[in-house]
Amino acid sequence: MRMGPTIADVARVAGVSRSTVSYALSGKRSISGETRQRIFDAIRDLGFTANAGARALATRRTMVLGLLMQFEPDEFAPAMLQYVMAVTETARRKGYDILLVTDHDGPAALRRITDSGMVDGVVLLDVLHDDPRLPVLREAHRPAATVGLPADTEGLDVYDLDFGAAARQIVDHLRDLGHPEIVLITPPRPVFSRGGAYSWRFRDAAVEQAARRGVRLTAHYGEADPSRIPATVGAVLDAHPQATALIVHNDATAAMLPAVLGARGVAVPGDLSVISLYSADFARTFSLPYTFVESAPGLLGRSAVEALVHRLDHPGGPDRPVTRLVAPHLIDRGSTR
Amino acid sequence: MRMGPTIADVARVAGVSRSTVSYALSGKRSISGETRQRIFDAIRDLGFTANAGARALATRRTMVLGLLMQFEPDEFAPAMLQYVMAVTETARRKGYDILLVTDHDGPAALRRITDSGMVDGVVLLDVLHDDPRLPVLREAHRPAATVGLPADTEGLDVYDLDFGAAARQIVDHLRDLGHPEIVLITPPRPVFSRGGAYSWRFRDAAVEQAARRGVRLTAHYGEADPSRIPATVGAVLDAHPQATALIVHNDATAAMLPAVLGARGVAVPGDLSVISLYSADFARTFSLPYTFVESAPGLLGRSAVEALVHRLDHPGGPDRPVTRLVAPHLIDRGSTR
DNA sequence: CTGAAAGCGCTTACAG
DNA sequence: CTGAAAGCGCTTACAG
Repeated sequence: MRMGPTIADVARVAGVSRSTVSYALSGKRSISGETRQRIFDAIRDLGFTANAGARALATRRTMVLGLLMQFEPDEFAPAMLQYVMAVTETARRKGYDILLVTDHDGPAALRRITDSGMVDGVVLLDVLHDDPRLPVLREAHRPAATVGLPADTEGLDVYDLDFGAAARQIVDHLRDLGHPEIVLITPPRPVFSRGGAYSWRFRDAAVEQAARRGVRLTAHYGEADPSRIPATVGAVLDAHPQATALIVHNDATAAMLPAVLGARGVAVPGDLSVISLYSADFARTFSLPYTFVESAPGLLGRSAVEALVHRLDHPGGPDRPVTRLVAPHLIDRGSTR
Repeated sequence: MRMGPTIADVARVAGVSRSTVSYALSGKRSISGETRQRIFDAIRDLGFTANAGARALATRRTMVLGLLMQFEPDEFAPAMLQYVMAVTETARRKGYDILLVTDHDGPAALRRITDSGMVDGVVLLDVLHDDPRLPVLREAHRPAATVGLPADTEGLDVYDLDFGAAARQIVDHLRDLGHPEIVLITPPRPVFSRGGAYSWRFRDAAVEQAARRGVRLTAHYGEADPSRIPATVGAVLDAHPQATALIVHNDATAAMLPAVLGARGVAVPGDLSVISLYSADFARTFSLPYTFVESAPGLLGRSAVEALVHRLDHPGGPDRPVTRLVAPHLIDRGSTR
């Protein structure tokens, strides 16, 4: 708790002024070789590190980004982690630290960390169609990037998977293989009702594309309660004995699917073609053998941070806020036929 | 990015001095009712929030805790999340924010956030027997709490499950049911070799207790690569045809066990008794039906933060650093017989 | 190439 | 009960 050396200590030891030390540190003006040497010797000898708070006060930059997320009981937490990893990793590479905010009251938390100047900008995860954090964000006048597509993208750098295109690609893939009837398991109903737009963007596009291509497709809500997943999947399959293909747009269901289908004695793709939507990392963690569209958490998290940092590093720059929907990429693992 | 109002603005509007506003905010001296009212009216009207950096500079307290963790490829990331949730949630409840640090170079990252005064204290997750972050921590002179038991606990508040007691309880449980031969799947070998002490604390205690109780017990390393888990579990069971009980001390293996055993046609507990070590949350997320010892990430994360905050709030207090090994608690789900 | 000084926005002894 | 002023540790125009 004892304070470390300050820039004044360095200045004294090096026999220069504080400003010279500061400039040596920032490189914002040239320092004679010999002076430079004395300064850095002193820094090393004293073990000096600039105080972040004092620097932030003087520069109005904290070099910290806020990462706002919530662990919703109906979201599959393990999948969230990949966004967190991508965001923190990219931020560090760009010289920023991450303030992790998981408060249940997202708007209040956002106001707190922006108004108090704790962060230079924020990344919002899991943005809802009509996200209550966005009005707060607009008042905060801080750069922000989101993962997830809100209704109003004004002033935000927005990154998300193109869920509509993903659904169409998946339906086309199954149609081209000749499947006449398909069952879709969507995210749990609460995800729809609270405004998780990815849920209906995928489902609605799948339904439309199926109609267009002359395929029968029925959508069913996935279970929020993991223990009910086996029964629900079973019920869905029982209800559609003619269905030869299953689309899973729900991480929790996907993670359990090998066990569930195994228990039912359903062979993939012999008895049933299966295709899903998740990340390669997710597939690896749970050894999921299914053909899937990459949900790209790494790319999305990284892009969001890079856009945010670019904006922070070029304040008042000419760049308009951007909304980028990442094109889906289907990885064929042979689970469809 | 436009700065918000400062304490000087509030003082002007309320017609008082800056110090009076500050004292009204902190409550550190009494303010007359009328003055108080004018101050809080001004605060509300202006939408004032104190600047965190300036406050930190003046008070030498940032109200931020560092959370140091790493996502090791051989750790099952979903299980880490529960510690993160417990830590952030508890910190917020105590008025602290969390700086999430996942740098691969843990010691350097720790030095950076402590020397620069970004955090008041740190929580270390997944502490190794001979953790390279600890020497840095000792030089940093900042309070710290860990989850995980290092060899040298000097100066640290340490929280961990009593893995030895857990192993003994599990072996006793199986022995009391009459199982003569038991197989144990441990964490992957790299966890042992890099010093994840929980791995051998559990294994060694299990081996000893089995010997003491006259049970045959063989330990096998779990797989770091999820895709190899089914084969490895299969090989282990094949190698011990007489074994009637399986202890799983590896999250990745536990998560896949229903699918793996299902595929082999092994009924639990009919053909095989299964008992594991994980959290109730983990069991819920993956619908694991096995009897288990609670690994208590919520309790451990919460306790670590509470100890740390207590120390920060009582600097120079009389409390000696504490090492607390949480007693295991077995939840019988009927998967042993 | 370098220094003295003001300023960032708070808190807190010191005085009254 | 309240205020003027010093100080926290930096950065950066301003001057030389």
